[in-house]
Amino acid sequence: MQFSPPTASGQSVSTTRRVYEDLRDLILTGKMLPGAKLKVDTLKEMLDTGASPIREALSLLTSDQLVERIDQRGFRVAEISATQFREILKLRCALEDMALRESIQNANKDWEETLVLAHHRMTRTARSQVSEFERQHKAFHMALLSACHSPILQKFCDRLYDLNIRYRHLAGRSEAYQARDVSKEHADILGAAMDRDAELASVCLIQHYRRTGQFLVERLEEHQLSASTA
Amino acid sequence: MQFSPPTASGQSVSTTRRVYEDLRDLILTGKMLPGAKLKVDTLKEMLDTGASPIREALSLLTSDQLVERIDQRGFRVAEISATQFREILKLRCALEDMALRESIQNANKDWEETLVLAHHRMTRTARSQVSEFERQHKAFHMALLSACHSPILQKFCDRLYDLNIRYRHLAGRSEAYQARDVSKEHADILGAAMDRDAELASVCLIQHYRRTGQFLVERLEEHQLSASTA
DNA sequence: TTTTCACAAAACATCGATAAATAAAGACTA
DNA sequence: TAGTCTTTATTTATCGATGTTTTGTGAAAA
Repeated sequence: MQFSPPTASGQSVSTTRRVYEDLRDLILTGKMLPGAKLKVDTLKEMLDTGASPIREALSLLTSDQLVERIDQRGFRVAEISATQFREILKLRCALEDMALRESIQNANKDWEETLVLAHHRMTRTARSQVSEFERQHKAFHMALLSACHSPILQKFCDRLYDLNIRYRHLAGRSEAYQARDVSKEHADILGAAMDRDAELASVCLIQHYRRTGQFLVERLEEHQLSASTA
Repeated sequence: MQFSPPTASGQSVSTTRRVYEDLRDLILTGKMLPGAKLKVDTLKEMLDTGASPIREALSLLTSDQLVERIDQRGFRVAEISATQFREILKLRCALEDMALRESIQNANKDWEETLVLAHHRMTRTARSQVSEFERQHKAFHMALLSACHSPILQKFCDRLYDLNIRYRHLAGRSEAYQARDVSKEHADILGAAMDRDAELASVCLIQHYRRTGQFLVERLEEHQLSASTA
């Protein structure tokens, strides 16, 4: 396997960072199932590196709630549950609502431009280019919150976004999801934000999340997605 | 220096955990100043261990926002600012309000008992026993939120609590702080929570935080507390 | 057949050493 | 004297190896 090519900027990145990003990607996209054992030796081989960067990366992922560590018993991919998914959804609605309103309150030209650009890039990326689209999608959602002047809150939202996307990947693509006019939902959020209509923007955003959440809860409750039960 | 004696339960804890806790304590109590360089070699000697546990612990602290890491340039104690303090205060009020209301909504006998016990222990610990009192104080505040059925939210509150306590330590003990009847404030919060009066409990709690915050902002704005400027 | 124990294999946590990178010190030039 | 280049010294990041703990396996006893 070959991961993370050297960054375009040419700067050599630390192995730890590379490993962290690769592992996070594997977990978020569901390539590593919940509950799966993360053996240091296996990962060493897979990512072609020593034990130290692996363990450091796993420690970071632990704080992201993507990996669970049990003293003297190693690391495993964090478990999932319908209960946790509902918790994430609820928190996302509460925190992003807060951040979005503040963002709109502090709105300025720079923010508008960043936002329009992020939206444009997302719409220009084909849905078939899954990982690239996901990147742009996240960038758009984070751009919405970027003017809220609260780095910690943004960080919390970023975390929750990642936790959520993991569930989305694990649940698999649903036809119902495709049927929805997600593009219009995004456009509506953008429109409301540009109009500085905090109320409307918040409603649109939360609707957007709730709709997606709807399907996922249903799918999660029927399927049992875990490496420990497999 | 001697830290973290073997736990009472006799179980040997991993070095990483011990180091993590010791370092966190040093940072939270202000014994390590913001901006201070965290050299692995120095810490190795100080904590009497190898590089791996140190680096893993520092990685964990990075995710807690207590340590900053710069690729290829090591770790340093996270900087502080009056701006960040205000952000923390604001977030704490918002998130704990949310958690407390949910906690009260789910209130049951178990929770009541935990809460009364935590409060009792806190009042029975002399203010002179600083570190023990701090432990009980945190336990009481976390107990208030413990019935909210949202582990992630609780974790966020826990983080913010720690970030906040760091500012409290760095600002030093203020006479004005002592003058306030903090015990009464705690008792009021407890009372309202026991009465299942979410509205009142929330008001009391937020008042409690805002009052403490008031002094700290003032002190922070006059003093410049950082190792990099010293 | 099930349980318990002892042993073997695997995996974890940690150490000591080394290569790569950064920062500091000194020498040279303008 | 200030600025830049080169050399030296720290410091970081990473590897490979080792002692310990946990887990898995199979034989003996119930």
